[in-house]
Order: sequence, then C-alpha cells, then structure tokens
Amino acid sequence: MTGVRAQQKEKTRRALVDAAFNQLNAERSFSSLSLRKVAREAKIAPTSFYRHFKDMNELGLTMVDEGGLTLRQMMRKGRQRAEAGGSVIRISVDTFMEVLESNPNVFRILLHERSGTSAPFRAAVAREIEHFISELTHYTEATANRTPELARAQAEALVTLVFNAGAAALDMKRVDRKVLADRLVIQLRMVAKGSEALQQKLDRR
Amino acid sequence: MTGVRAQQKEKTRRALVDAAFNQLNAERSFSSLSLRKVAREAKIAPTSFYRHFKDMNELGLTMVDEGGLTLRQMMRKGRQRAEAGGSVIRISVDTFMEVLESNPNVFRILLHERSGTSAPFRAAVAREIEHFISELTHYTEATANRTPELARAQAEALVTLVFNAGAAALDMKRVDRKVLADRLVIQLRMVAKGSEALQQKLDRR
DNA sequence: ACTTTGAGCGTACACCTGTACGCTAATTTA
DNA sequence: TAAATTAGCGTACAGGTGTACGCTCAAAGT
Repeated sequence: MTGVRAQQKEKTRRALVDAAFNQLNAERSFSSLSLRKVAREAKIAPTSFYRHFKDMNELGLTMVDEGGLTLRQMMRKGRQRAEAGGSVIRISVDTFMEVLESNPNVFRILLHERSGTSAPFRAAVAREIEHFISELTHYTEATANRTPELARAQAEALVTLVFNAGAAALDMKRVDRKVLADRLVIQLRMVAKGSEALQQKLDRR
Repeated sequence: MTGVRAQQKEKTRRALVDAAFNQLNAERSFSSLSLRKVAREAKIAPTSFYRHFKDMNELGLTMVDEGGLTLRQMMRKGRQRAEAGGSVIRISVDTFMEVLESNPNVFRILLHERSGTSAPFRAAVAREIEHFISELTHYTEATANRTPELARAQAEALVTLVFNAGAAALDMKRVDRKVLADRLVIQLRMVAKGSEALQQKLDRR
C-alpha cells in the first residue's frame, strides 16, 4: 500500500527541495531564489509548486529542518569519535569541517538565514543551534563541573566561534581551511582554559 | 566658490544614502532594497539615481564605507575611555553597545553583508573589521606580550564574539541587551584568560 | 465498473524591476 | 552676454515575479 501516487508526489517534492539546495552557492542565497526558478530546475510548472508548499517560505523552513538533521547527525558522529579518545576539541573541529565540506549548501542556508531578514527563519535556525549549545552546556557541567551560568556562556562562545569559522571556511580552498581549523582549535582551547580559570576563581572564595 | 550646483548635488546624494539606511530594519536587508524604492524615498525620479551612483552596488559600498567610519570613531571613543582606567573589556563592550544602539542600521549592513551574497561587499566589510582585529592584535602583543600568532588568534576570537553578540543585540529590548552584554564580558574574559594560560604554557618550556 | 481525487499544466494578469532615450531649465564657464 | 554643462524628469520597454483559474487524466476509493 505504498501508493504509486503518493510515491510520485514525494519524488517531486524532493526534486523541489534538491533544486533549491542546488541553486545555493556563495553568490546566491535562499532569498535570491524565486518560486519560478526552483520550479524550473525541478522541471515542473510554476503553479504546480503549490501542490507541495504554501510558498517559498515553507520550502525554506523545510530546508532549515533538514539542516537541523545534518547537525544532529554530526553531533552523533563527533560523540562516537570522541569516545575512542583524543582531544575532544580537535575531534569536534575535524568532524565539523568534514561535514561542512560534504554538505556546503546545508550550512549555507543555516549560516546565512541565522542572520537573515525573516524572523521565522532566524527562529528556526536558532532552535537548531540551541540543541548544540545545550548539549555542550550539559557536557561541560558534567565533565568539568562548572556553574550552570559559566557552562552556558562557555558553550555559547564555543558554538559562536565554530559557526563563525564555518561560515568563513565555506568558500575557502582546502589549504586555507586547514589553517583556519588550526586557529579555531587554538581559540576553542582559549575559551576552555579561560572558563576553567574563571571557575577556579569562583571556587577559591 | 562652493558651487550652488555641487552643493545641491551633494544634498541629493546624501538623501539617497539616508533613504537607503532608513529603509533597513530587521526584516529588510540591503539586497531587498531596489533602486526605485530608494529613489522614491529620496524623492527623485528613478532615472536620476544614475547621476549619483552607477548602480545599487555602488550605493551599498558607500554605505559600508560609512560603516567603517563609524567603527573607527567607536575605536577612538573606546580608547579614550579606557585611558581613564577601569576594565578594558567592560569599557569596550559598553562602548560597542552604545554605538550599536545609536547606529543600528549602520551595523545592520555591516553585520548582514559580512556573510552576504556579494563578494565585493564581503570584502569591503572584512576590510573594515580587519582594522579592528589588527589594532587589537597590536594592543595585545604590546600589553600582554603574546606570540604574534597567539595574539592574532585571540584578537580574532574577541572580535568574532563581539560582532556576533552585536548581531544578536540589534533586535533586542534594552533589558535583554544588558544580559547579553554581561555574558559577552564573561566570554571575552574567558578568551583573555585562556590566551594568557596558553602563552604561559609556551613560555614555560 | 463508476465516481472522486488531486498532481501537474497552460494561460493570463497585475505588478515591480532596471534602464535607454531625449527633454528641460538652471548653473557654470568662456 | 552667449554657449556649454548637467541634475533631474517623463515616457517607454522588455523581462521577471507571484498566483488565480480551469483543465486533463491517471490513480484511488467505492
């Protein structure tokens, strides 16, 4: 009972989402796409678009959701690798850069719409990134027993630095990306070390 | 020999730039402006626009330049205040937030186009922010004798955190902005402390 | 077998965009 | 004073946009 019809519909819907992702690059953000262009790339008539999405916004939010999925998969991958031992920071950065490289357009929409002009988009991206932050906050509270407040500030700083580096890395050559990654590792260590120092200062009194 | 004519022309040019700035807000970025909308707001015919700018891009780059000016004024203000003594980090953050609050649209274009779709825009914004970073790098090298490499990484981290917080602060109420500023101060201290720790580790061997 | 549903299409429309072209009228230059 | 320059305007056009409307025809439901 798959439904030949439902199956075909899903296929077209995917074609639309893929078409939209494929049109993203350094010079073309989501907001520069048009319903007609997306429909053209997906090889359907412009008006057929409405059979799948209410408007372009709905398509965009779907894409952000898929971005969230990628993010969560990335977290899982990082966690697994970290279990094997080694520098958590290094492993995390390497994993991030790998996933970024193989899903550039997913990150393009996340990184761009994070500070975009549509409030719903910003909210959606913020929601996805919040997973990251809260997971990291918990991890830090547990393994390095920080004040909740300090753990949160630390986690936010780490995530800010990582995503900012990600945005910069998106349109770099591999060599430059490596330099960037190394510098990012140093910056993350700064935050970790500094947070530790602040915590100790709190504990001492 | 002011030139009645040149004077009037400059006035109209300003009207165009101001019109563009005034149309920016949380929901409207520079790229969502059109030549016609700007001309309308400035009360000139669309085609007269070309008497002042080759196209919208040229207008935009002018706006970014003005943003750079604001940034440099801010630096001067911060330096002056810091001379009077007190926490450099706190003073810097407060100054930043003040200037942000009184020039929201200047920051809007800087913060948005920093990760926008136009390469020339990104380059222009990067150039302006680079002033910031290099000034900070020098300052840190001098007052806290860091490795040039470490000083640079530290300065970049600080600037990243500040501008990221700025973007978030833009559309917040005053109360929330205060919370954000306090957290930012903590994060900056983390970086400063952590950088110091890393430097000491280097010196010890 | 007969009816209902719905994905996809084609046509059509109103609206907005950038910009080419030629004119006017006031300032500047000679 | 006469000639040249030019900021600003109005008209006009081609091209892109979202979307309303009604049709088809194959699949699903009865």
